[in-house]
Amino acid sequence: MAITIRDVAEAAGVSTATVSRALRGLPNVDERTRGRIQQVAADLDYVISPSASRLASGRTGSIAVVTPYVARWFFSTVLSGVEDVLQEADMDLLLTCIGDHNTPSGRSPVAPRLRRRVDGILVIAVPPADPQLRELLDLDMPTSMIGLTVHGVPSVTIDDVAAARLATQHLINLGHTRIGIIGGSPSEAPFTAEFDREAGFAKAMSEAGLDIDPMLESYGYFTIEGGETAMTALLTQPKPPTAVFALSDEMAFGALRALRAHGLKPGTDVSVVGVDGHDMSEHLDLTTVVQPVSELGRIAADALLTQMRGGESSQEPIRVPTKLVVRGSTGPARD
Amino acid sequence: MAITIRDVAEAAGVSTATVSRALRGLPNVDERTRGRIQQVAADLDYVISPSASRLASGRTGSIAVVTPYVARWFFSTVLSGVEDVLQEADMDLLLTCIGDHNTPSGRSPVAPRLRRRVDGILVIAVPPADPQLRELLDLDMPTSMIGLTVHGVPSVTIDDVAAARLATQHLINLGHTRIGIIGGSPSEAPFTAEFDREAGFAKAMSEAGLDIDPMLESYGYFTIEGGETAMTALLTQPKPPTAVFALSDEMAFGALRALRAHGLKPGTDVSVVGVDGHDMSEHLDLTTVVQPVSELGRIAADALLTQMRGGESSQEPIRVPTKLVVRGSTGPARD
DNA sequence: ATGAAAGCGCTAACAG
DNA sequence: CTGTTAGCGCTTTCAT
Repeated sequence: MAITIRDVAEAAGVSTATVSRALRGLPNVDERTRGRIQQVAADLDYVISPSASRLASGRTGSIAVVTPYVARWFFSTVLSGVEDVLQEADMDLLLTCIGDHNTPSGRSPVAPRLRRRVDGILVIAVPPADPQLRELLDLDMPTSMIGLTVHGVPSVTIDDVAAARLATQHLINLGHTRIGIIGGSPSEAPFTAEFDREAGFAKAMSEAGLDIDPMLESYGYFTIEGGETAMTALLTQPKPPTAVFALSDEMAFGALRALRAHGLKPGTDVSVVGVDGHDMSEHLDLTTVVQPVSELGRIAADALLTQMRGGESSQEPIRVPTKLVVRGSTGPARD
Repeated sequence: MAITIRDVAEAAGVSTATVSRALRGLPNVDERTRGRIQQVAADLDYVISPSASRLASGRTGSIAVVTPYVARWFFSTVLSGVEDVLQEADMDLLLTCIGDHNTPSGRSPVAPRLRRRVDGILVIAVPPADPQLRELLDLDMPTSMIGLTVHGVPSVTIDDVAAARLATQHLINLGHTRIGIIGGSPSEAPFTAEFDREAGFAKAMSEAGLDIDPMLESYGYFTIEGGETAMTALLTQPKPPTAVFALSDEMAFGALRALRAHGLKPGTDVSVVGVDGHDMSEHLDLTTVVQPVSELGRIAADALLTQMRGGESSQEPIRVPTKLVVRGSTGPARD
């Protein structure tokens, strides 16, 4: 069997209670005793049993990350920021993917799987209307969210409305008036980013006194393929747009490709702007509104840890600034 | 306090042992008794305490995924396959990023963090020479690896030598003779893919009786930027290559961009081929050798579970087939 | 500053 | 088929 706390206690000539205190860095332990215990523990190659510790203390030392996708750029990038912080804090990171609510996966609900298993939950961009979200919140444990705000729950996001407005205004400033939009999906349960970015688009348009032509709205489902299909649909309109706002960079990538397939030059024939600051955007010369994605994860993880330590969690959503980066995919309207 | 197994036992009028058996689906429980217990447990909203169960049983029900990166395409895609299988098997997935051995991160070593904490380990593409790998193997627990083979440890990969050969031969078949390569890094501890793909390249070249010009070897560090820099270096040679084999799609993307920046047309002026089958490769019209990445994760996870259940684990690395997909980035050599 | 002792909630023989 | 009984290895009062 493995070395237990008793082995250490005996070898050090103290009680298990003292070993426990010493090794956890609690006060009220003579520093010489502590030193000796640490030495003995190291010599014996002692490793604490997490299960025992958890059972006795009631804390799991684990945090669940709940996300709709793990392989998509935004999500994996957020995740890397989260992982960074949690590993630093010596917390176990339990990864749980709940899939897309709009495309049911037959997976069992997450919430029950998390009960008694983690001390806190980090939710990445789950659609606010996803029933799973309610269940998670009903677990009533420390929670922090990214790319999603729920009243009373700590969260960190960009201001999606503002970001979309920024992108749209950029097109307007370039003189475009027939501006199309590539949305997420005509879903009942949109992502927050989806909902807000559409709102920002609408806002910018109306502020500029421009009409939104319903014929110039299409859906790209946040994928490259989807963006391509959507742009193609837009281009085959009787009166195609001269500029398009894509709700995400990935959809914008698809849009760029559709343009090329039609022999059109991005930024010259049709302007395209996205949101995200995807790694590839620079390389595809895409104008976009950049958000600090892994930073989002880091901040949310920090907030969660603070909350778990009993610190005051800011009830107001933390808003992280974005920045418009202009590249070749957008240019002045011709005529 | 939360409901415990005793509450259920009392409410059902049986012993805790029976509840335990009934709820875990063990045999030797009257089906009527089991039904009653399940009913009571459900009514009471009973959730087992993992810590207690783990402590008593000695099993953690968790598997660690160890990876150098979480945000990079290959790794997050593998991870999604893994997650899929583990969640299905009702195993907790502990995500641990160990960073790149070549760019030390000051993180504490992983292996100690995993002891007594998981029942098995899944390693994604850690360089074979990374000292952390040894420590993980020394943990001596069920392990399965992806994109990496160690003698005696179950693993799943593509045949990287063959994949690289396939890519290179494609260029050779197109009549190219001055063929450059964009490698990973001049590291002491290359990734398996790195080492093997370089070998496959060399093999194809020598089989065709072609020389490898040392001036046409550059390094892209598996990033887009790196690939761009590397290709730029290649293009500014006195005698630039007419075709380039990039060890990964991401580096190939960078290479394509470098070409455009130099006013060169991929597939016409210079051919570029990659390996991976990255989501974006189709959209960038990149010829590449496709590997089923998330499938790699799925297979490895399955193998690990089998191994943990005492099943015979194939000691031979599982080789997953690849396929050359020809697109516009490669074309015939112009004399 | 340290020790004794009582659990934490469950599983796993062993009986019956 | 079901119950009894020991623990699993640690934390945490409560004493001293």
